[in-house]
Amino acid sequence: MSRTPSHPTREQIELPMVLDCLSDPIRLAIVYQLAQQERVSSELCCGDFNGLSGKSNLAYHFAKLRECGLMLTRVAGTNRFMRLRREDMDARFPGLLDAVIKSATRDADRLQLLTECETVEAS
Amino acid sequence: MSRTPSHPTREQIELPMVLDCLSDPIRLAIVYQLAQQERVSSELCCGDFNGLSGKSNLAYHFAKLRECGLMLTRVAGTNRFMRLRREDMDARFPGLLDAVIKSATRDADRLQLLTECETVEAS
DNA sequence: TCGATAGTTCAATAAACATTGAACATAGGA
DNA sequence: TCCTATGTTCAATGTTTATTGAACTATCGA
Repeated sequence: MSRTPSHPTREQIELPMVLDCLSDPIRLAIVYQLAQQERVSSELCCGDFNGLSGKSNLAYHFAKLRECGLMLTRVAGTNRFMRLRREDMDARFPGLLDAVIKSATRDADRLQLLTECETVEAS
Repeated sequence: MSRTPSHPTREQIELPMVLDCLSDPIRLAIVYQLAQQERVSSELCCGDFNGLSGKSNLAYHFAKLRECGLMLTRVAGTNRFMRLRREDMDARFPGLLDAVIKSATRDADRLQLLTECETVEAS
């Protein structure tokens, strides 16, 4: 548990893996919340997502998001801070992340995504 | 095998199902080829994809693409003609299909997608 | 040093998925 | 009518996936 986990390089990021990652409701909700934080240029840590599932299940999904190149994990003390790899995504797949997040926002109700306010309340 | 299969209405189309459909290499290749045909406003039938996999496996993937709302099947004689549900996709998820297809085009080599010429040759 | 907190890893389970071949259905042409 | 071409459906297979709880590791603060 010691050190910052490995991430793929930009060129190693594969479209099918990214789409598969985004197709899971829990991972989509994670990405959605990370995208909200992006706008205030701050990060979230694992605990901020406790509302979505249990700790070990979240760790599983975080690993998938890391491995496919969608997000980056930075270790600080006992916390792991996470953010989207926005620049890499936009470079590899221009417009994709924006389209997904915009679509998710429009469908927030049926996807049961937490709004920004609810996220803040939960934390 | 009698009649044209059922498709979801525009409003029934769900983002996670669409992303999951697009995350499979074979289905992505199918969507990619359908997008090429779109430009010359024509359709493709099942046999045009025989290079991708066996018949029964393709039928399985076609069904998934239909059920998630990505494409439409029209029965004509012993053939099934297929096309993307472009307007429905653009209405529900603006920019998403374009971003995916553009990204797939850029990665055509590593995704082993057939080019337009190769598609024509194969048929 | 002790305890609490934050998060990961592992093993087990059930469900979903992709792939195959065989059997089937339908339509069109000889 | 029979044969062929086109595609679907079904059952069987092995693989991957998501989820759970328990055990573990590491860090921080008292």
